[in-house]
Amino acid sequence: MRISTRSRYGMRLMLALGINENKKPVFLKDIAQSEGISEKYLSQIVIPLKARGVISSFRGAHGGYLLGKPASQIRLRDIIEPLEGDFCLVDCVKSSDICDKWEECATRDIWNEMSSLLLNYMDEFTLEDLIKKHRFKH
Amino acid sequence: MRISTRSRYGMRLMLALGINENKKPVFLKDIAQSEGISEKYLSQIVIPLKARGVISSFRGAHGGYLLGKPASQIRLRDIIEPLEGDFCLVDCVKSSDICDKWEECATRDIWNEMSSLLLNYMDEFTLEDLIKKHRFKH
DNA sequence: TTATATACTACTTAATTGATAGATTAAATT
DNA sequence: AATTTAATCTATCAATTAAGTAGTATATAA
Repeated sequence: MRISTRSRYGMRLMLALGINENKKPVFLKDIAQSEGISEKYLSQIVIPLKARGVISSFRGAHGGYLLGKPASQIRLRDIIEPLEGDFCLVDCVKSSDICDKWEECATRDIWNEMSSLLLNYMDEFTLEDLIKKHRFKH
Repeated sequence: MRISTRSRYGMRLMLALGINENKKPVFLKDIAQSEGISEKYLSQIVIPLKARGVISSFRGAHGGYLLGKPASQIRLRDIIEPLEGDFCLVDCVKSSDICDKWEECATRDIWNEMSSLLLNYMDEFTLEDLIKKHRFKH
């Protein structure tokens, strides 16, 4: 069970935008190059993040990307969820129509609790925390 | 990011073996039928669980399967890990040769911590706990 | 109006998932 | 000893998903 590269690249992208001291928008080309990621692939990843509001963009010459809101208001969940699709370990956590043993199933509780562990973490941890972690390492 | 059906089926299989009051081995056929899972598919899932020691088997007529050890000594990790492969959200959590920014990468810490949350849960929670949960519901 | 960079759409390739099918082996029963 | 039973082994397959490419359209600054 692995996180998709979309989420991993997306996280690195958001960190790159977050540590951008400049108020000038950053070119995707530059992030792609410095992170060693395909620019075309990154340009697809950006879309759902923009839809979620954590990224804002500017088209045309001198365009680029900025954080859509302060890093302290961006939860990891806001980054991972749009890229990973709705985040739960099994489908029956979300809807009960899939399985006729939904009510009585003890194993569902397990997957449910494990999903919650991750969701809680992603809700509490913000991009600002990630940036601090990064600065501490550098 | 979903748990594979292998793990889900494996968990239900282990619970079925766990609530088997009889000391007689259980036929895979019967579990497959009552759980609505392909017997052939289940027979593949059983192999890595047996290798891990959480299942013991008996061939031939009146054969079948039993728990390999007391349910209290079977951690969820012993069920999920053999079926899911080594359990971590990104490869760079395990080995550092994949990425040349291993040391300095702050995002890796995120995936690392999320992986640990799940592993800790799976280490603490046992099949016995799952069985209790099941009995409570029935 | 030209250069630049984002936005959109379609396609491709490889890997993984979730099975199915059939032959083989071991043990108990007849 | 022959037969039945059920686990074990090996191979294959179809569908889906993941990961990435390619090309066009659009908006904006100079």
